[in-house]
Amino acid sequence: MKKISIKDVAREAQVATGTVSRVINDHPSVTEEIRVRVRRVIERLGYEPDPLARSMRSKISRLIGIVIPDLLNPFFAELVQHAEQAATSRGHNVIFMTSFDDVGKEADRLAQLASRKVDGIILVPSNGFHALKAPKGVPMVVVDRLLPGYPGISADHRGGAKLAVDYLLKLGHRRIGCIAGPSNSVPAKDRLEGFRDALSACPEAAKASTPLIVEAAFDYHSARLASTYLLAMARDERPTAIFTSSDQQAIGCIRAANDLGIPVPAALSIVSFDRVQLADIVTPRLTAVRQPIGDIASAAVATLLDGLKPHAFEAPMHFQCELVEGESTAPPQVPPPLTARKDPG
Amino acid sequence: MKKISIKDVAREAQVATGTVSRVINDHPSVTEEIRVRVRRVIERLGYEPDPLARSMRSKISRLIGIVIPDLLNPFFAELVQHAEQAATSRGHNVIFMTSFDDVGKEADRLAQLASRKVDGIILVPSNGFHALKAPKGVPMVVVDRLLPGYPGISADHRGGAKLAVDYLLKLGHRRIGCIAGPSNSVPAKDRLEGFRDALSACPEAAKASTPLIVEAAFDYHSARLASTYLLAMARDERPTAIFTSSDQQAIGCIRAANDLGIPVPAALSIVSFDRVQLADIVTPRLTAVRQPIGDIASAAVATLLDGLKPHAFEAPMHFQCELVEGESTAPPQVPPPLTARKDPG
DNA sequence: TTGAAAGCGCTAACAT
DNA sequence: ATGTTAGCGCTTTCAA
Repeated sequence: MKKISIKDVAREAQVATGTVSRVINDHPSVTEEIRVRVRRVIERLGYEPDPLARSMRSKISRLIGIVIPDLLNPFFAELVQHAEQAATSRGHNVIFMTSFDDVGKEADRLAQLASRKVDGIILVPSNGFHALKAPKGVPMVVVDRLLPGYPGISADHRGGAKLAVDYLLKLGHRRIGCIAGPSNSVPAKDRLEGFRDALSACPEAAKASTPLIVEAAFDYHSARLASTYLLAMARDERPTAIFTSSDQQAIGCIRAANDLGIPVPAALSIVSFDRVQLADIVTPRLTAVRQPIGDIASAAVATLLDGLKPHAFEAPMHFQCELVEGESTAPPQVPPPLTARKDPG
Repeated sequence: MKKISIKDVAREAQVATGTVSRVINDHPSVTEEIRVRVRRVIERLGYEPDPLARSMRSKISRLIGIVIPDLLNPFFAELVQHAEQAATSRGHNVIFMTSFDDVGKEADRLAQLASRKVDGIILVPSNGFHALKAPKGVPMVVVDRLLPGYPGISADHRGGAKLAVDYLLKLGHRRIGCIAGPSNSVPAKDRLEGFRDALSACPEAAKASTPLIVEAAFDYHSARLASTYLLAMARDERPTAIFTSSDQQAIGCIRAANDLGIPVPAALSIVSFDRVQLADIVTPRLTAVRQPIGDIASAAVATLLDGLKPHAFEAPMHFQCELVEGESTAPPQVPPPLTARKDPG
């Protein structure tokens, strides 16, 4: 049994192939009568248009590409999942690619997508400041790690971080540490800005906290190390709370505290950024700032498929974050008496 | 500037388009001289063959599809990542789709992939026993949750589970609980078999442990509930160790133990299945049986692209698992004196 | 409104 | 070994 084509339909329905094509594409200029007749034949024959042939002619592939650094990062996994949903609901499929945070691989992937004539590309760029050469002729939207010169969509990292630190201040914390993300990462820098924004409203906290900022990669191990450094300080110097730039960092931070015998949240509060699923299953559950990943993904897909013009992107699109309370935060402990007391480490 | 096509190359190189095509496809019957000349022109013009036109003629799309139930499950995320790597290294791209464990969506996705003429499909089927209607004409390999009648690739769930329980037995545990996966899941059933296999070598343990098998979904919350049930038993009845069917379950189990004041691993050892990245960042780090996800993904891609014939699959392909020691296991506590002792709960 | 026909860019069969 | 040419299945002018 051979694959049935538009010709078979045309023959059976006694019309020209062009007419069948018009019916398929809901072209307005087709009589109701003919439309029905053709539809019936399509139904009867079980005809399905060939996407390949279609896009070859029409230059529309109903395919979008998504390139991320690493799917093992749960934040990106959620992003991809949501993007796929959004694309599917609009009749598109998703080509998924990983750049492993490598500029060369990234460029290669983008070129591949361009040659496949995808209708749009969602890119989470690899870290570092590189001259991104976007394939021309394909709409592209940059997500999360914004890049100057390209339409960008991300959470309001700065505002979100401020939210987190405001919360700690409200609880009464004044010595607040910060595990900042890598300095070559745009979101990391934005979150650090937010951290500073919050402190600027409280000179006392600002003074005490500014020396407590350390840089680490976004992962568990770097953060664990960095936290150990912060927490090894004398009790009256070390932070009573820490803001981390990712959930995974927070988990590393908790581990460091555990290992030093510092109870969380009793003696150390932690607020993190992202609030992926992970945050809800660790002990203690993380108090964290949630990025609206679903909204970001939908907006990215919509931008691509609705063909918004670049001029609409003089400023990147930012989505607000939201603080989700978990079990990793509490008011600061009252200072212990200076007499004997179990001292960790 | 117009897109350059094979014709432009042919003209510039003073050859026929057919010859250019042969050069592109490394067809043997081309003189070295002409090959070089054509290559040079291709280089100079920056010509790139159009994948669409190519696959339209050749019926080869250099695209493979992967359909999984849920990307938020880190096991599937790792699988997708590895599959993408394997496919890319062989010159293919990956269309990614989610079925959300819904049979209808799954069928729909498979049909879409078929109509896109992908060169192969990797499917992790949704749970439950449904008559899977695979699109014909497209090679498909079923991964992880094997399905009768289709070429299948998975870890040796049964052997892996046995590994886990053998380890617990060797540590001296005799009352070993089991958080089994959902009974409509093939891997869950296999792992439960492996659990029983291990016990069958030790009648004492078998007798004590058989009543300690409970069923739960693969996720954190279900397992937390199920574990609470197991751990609420009297101290001399409750398990001294638990085997869980996933890492997420293990984390739920640890949480349940924590909440009941049962220290892990001092009073309760836990071994889990999967050993995704997650297992290494929770406290305590999980002792777990690692599935060789990379091998599974590579094998799946290879099977598809090397066009192995179905008869090679009378039996599914199984990969062995490996036990990775973490911090969640220890020998059983010596039984406490029957006199007063802090009793949790 | 509909039909006829020219391609989209490439590969493969056939011819030389 | 290379050239020629007929499509792949569809969309889209251009006519009617």
